[in-house]
Amino acid sequence: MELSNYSKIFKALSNEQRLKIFMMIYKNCCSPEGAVIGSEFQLKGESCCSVKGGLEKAFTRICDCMNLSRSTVSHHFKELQNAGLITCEREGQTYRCKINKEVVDSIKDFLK
Amino acid sequence: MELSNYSKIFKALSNEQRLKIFMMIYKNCCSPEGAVIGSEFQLKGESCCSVKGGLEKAFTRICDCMNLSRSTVSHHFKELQNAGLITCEREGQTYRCKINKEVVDSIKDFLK
DNA sequence: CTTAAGATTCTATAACTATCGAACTATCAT
DNA sequence: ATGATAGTTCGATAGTTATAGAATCTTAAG
Repeated sequence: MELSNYSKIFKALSNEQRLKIFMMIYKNCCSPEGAVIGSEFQLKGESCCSVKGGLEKAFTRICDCMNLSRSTVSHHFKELQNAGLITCEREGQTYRCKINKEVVDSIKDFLK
Repeated sequence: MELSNYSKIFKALSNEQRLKIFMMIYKNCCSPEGAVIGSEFQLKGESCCSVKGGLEKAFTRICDCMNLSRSTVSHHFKELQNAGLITCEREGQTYRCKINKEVVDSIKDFLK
């Protein structure tokens, strides 16, 4: 991977709101098991983290528990996708997304 | 460490020029041993990487082999320092800098 | 003391980014 | 069809960032 790809990845994670979104997905905070995330990543209201249903409807839930407009959240999702960190797909009204583990691993490799 | 600290670190690495600078230090490209860095990080002219002398005069050498003004390079160094990624000190006319390994490790931990 | 070299600070500018609201598209339920 | 829900795209705006050059400060050498 080229240096510019890494800077792109880091750029995607450089905005705090976007990093928060990424961590919600990464730490699987919305997983069916209701995996707990570190308190520093806990969201206000916990409306997202306490709801069951995996990473489905991720978009809506993240809108609900962050103080951002839909268009802004949409933009952040796109940035994360452009950097290759996540992939998202819509199935009807459900928005599913998941981490691209290879890319995350490449960051760790990069810093080895 | 707080989420905002991580976004700060990622921001520091989000600029390609700055990331290049960081990698030069990180990969120890200017070490007395002349450690080789991956070709994708090789600099034009190689005037930096081929010179002996460790991380001394890092500033000047980086100015020489990157196409950036001194003030810009100074700015980038400051950003890397602010994020806690490196520490720099001047000893006379020599500018020494080194990686803050704990911070780098904390990124890896963060992505564990 | 003077000069040169190394690095910082200040100012300006052009480019980029985060954010919102409005308009739009797509899907689902009734 | 109608209305409600989910997400995207567009345009505007306020704020941030990368960069250069000029002025300044610091240290070393003559």
